[in-house]
Amino acid sequence: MIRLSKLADYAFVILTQMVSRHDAPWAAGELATRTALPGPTVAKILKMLARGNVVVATRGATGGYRLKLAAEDISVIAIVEAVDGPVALTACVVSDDPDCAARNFCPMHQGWDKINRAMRGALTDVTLADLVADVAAPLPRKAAP
Amino acid sequence: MIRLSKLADYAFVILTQMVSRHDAPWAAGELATRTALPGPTVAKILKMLARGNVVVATRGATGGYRLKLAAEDISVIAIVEAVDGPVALTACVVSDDPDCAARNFCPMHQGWDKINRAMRGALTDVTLADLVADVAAPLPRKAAP
DNA sequence: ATTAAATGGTACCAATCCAGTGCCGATAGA
DNA sequence: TCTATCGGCACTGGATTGGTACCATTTAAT
Repeated sequence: MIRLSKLADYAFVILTQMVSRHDAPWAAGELATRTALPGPTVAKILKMLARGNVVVATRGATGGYRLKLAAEDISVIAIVEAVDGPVALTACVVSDDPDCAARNFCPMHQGWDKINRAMRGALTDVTLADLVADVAAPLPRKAAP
Repeated sequence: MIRLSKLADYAFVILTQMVSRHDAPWAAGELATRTALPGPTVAKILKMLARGNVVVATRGATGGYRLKLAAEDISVIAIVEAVDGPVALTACVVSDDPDCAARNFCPMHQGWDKINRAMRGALTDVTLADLVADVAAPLPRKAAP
């Protein structure tokens, strides 16, 4: 299974919570309580999201974190890249890794580029708002029990 | 970085080698020598590919592995799924995981489904032949030094 | 000015996951 | 019958990552 890291998973839980209030910043501890996630871990993720320009931080007392943009303007790829780093299925495509030339059969870049582009495109098209909307509206998967 | 496992990476190296001969099966040891990969690891990967119906095995002396289909009929997703399991960015989308219902904010399936579909589509569109072609033709990335 | 509450950064520990190996049984040709 | 090959486990070592702790910095309130 190709999956997101746990931290990225948590990031979506945290951000989904943050969407529910805009007027005041969220303290890390507050979000930890609301999401039932470990406090230090939440703090760590928020730091990553701040570095990735997904949220903005206000320091000092009464400070905290706020979404930098509206939920519909935050793409999933921005979130994933902030936490997990560049999105690509192969390492050598990202930058001009000098090691790459040494690896056997590595010049398969073209095909992988196509794959990576499609993947990035998919992550770019979906926004945080899309995910939150699904949470708000109960799923039509099955009739409610 | 979201990346393929090493084993999946190796699988492409091995399969690329296999494309170069069709008349006789490849013994696992032979492929290990040609690819300069550890023998037992190559054997392990070939077993996975056989279980995933990417290659067919012939047992007994003079046996070995053959591609099940022509290179242009083997999609990248078949290879990746044989080695790494189902392709999806989130665990709970794959099957009806009972744990899923318990996780906070998990019902974000719809948005993730869109992402997962796009990802699977990209992997389905590219074939082993596409990757091999890139190996055969030198890259036009830079003028040869 | 001082204190309290919050983020920023770094370093460190622990646990999980995965690559890699080895073994034994099954199969098929010589 | 013997040998070479695949099939399926189970086991181990190491790398990655999740999680924690600590201290510096910033800012509002007292």
